[in-house]
Amino acid sequence: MKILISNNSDVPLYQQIKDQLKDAILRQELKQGDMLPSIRTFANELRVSVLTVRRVYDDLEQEGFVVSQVGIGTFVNVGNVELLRDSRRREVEEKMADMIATAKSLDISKEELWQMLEILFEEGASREA
Amino acid sequence: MKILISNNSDVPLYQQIKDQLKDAILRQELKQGDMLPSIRTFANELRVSVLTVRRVYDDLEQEGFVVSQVGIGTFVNVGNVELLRDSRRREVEEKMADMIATAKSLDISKEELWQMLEILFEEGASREA
Amino acid sequence: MKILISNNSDVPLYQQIKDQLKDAILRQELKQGDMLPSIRTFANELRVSVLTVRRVYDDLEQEGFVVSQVGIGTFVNVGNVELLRDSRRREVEEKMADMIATAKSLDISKEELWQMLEILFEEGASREA
Amino acid sequence: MKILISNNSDVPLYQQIKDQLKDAILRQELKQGDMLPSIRTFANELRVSVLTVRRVYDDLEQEGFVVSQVGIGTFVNVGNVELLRDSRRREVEEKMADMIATAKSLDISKEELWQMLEILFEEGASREA
DNA sequence: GTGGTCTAGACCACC
DNA sequence: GTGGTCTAGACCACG
Repeated sequence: MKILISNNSDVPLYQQIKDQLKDAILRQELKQGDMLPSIRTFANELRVSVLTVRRVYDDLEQEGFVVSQVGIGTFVNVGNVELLRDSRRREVEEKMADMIATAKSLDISKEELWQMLEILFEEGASREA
Repeated sequence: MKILISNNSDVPLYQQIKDQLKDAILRQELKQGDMLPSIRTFANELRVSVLTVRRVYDDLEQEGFVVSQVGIGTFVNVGNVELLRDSRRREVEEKMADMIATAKSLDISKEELWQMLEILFEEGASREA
Repeated sequence: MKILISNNSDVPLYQQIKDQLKDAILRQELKQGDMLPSIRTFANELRVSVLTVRRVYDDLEQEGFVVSQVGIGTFVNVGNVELLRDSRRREVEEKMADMIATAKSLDISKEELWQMLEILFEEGASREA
Repeated sequence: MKILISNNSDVPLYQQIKDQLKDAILRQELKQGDMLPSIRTFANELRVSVLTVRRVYDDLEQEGFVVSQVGIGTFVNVGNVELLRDSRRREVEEKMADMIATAKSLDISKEELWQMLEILFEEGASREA
């Protein structure tokens, strides 16, 4: 489980961590019952305040992806992973719509967007490979 | 020149105004030498603090899209409109890449994205019509 | 008598005009008793508001370089031209001191300044020639 | 880090502060990664509005000499210190040229300027000592 | 009338 | 604690 965070990003630290943990659950990299690192351990690894990690765990618990047991640890709970999948899909649609709006204000045609999509999709694939 | 702003948005007021003014310049709705409303007038129209409008004008001047002259007014300067166009194009590419990254983590195929692009592009078109 | 003004300068219009008139008096281009253009004529020539020219004439009269006679015109009065010469000399000294302060914060040596002075002095000479 | 400001100067407070911070960076008095005082602390020290300090930090960030991180602080970033050095050198040249222009209109000779330079340079030195 | 600077408060999200 | 945004006033120099 690798988490990459950036202090220079405009997205909050806790948000970056949350997103990557959710992704890991979606990708089945974290499975039902897996134990997450302790707050202090995780904070040390990520070079981040314990308050930040606590907030991540609290949020994830409140959203139902994790269960904390005092004195024992924090465990993955894939209960409503389908809800997550849906919400992430809506997220993609929103980003697409936002991008299209910006593109239209520049008179970029649908065809140009197709090309761009083609190129960037393959690029990402090779970069990940 | 219509500016629409929302107090409930998470994007700052001054940012909303700035973006719409830049768009207007890009769309040639505002042309070289056009005078913008005075700070006070604009603040009144938008129901916003003068300081917020001032910040918009300061930023735009700093970015070179506007020239302010004390005692006279603030005027459009289309000097580096090409730079703006380029930066906005890069913005579209970034949004596209970001969306693709999210899509991939959900195993959404390129074909699905094509469909989504098709639908959302036309939807936006009819909404604007 | 040529007056050159720039709207983009950060020095006020009325100041630019005043300075150039004072220079003309110092250089004897304007002599005792010479009549200045009427406010309206001058404002037209310079493409400037009559208020701006009025302010220039008022200031110059208050400083004693000019005498206005209602209904007749405004006339040069070289009375205290020596005072002017002194004040301008002090101005040179202030500019020199200011420049030296900036230079020192950059560790520019006296020798470098000598060279710079040499070059810029001759440059200006040839440009004027 | 001592900052001296004057309310009676015709140069804006925020400009005075900005200039002195830039100088401190140039002189290596402020080094890469150093944390600047928090906005509120600094405003208190200087007996100035928080908005004035904020403007200073905003400008410096925009010019690349500083990086602000919400919830953490504002840090020195010596990235383009060379650009700064160059721009300051050009500033010296401009001041020198401006001074020479004024001097010439008074028929002050190059030799006189040499003398003046000599005197004022040493004067400043002893004043600083 | 215009823009430029400044003050003294406030609320928010983040760490 | 930090910086980011915003308000509702004010005074000034310039045209």
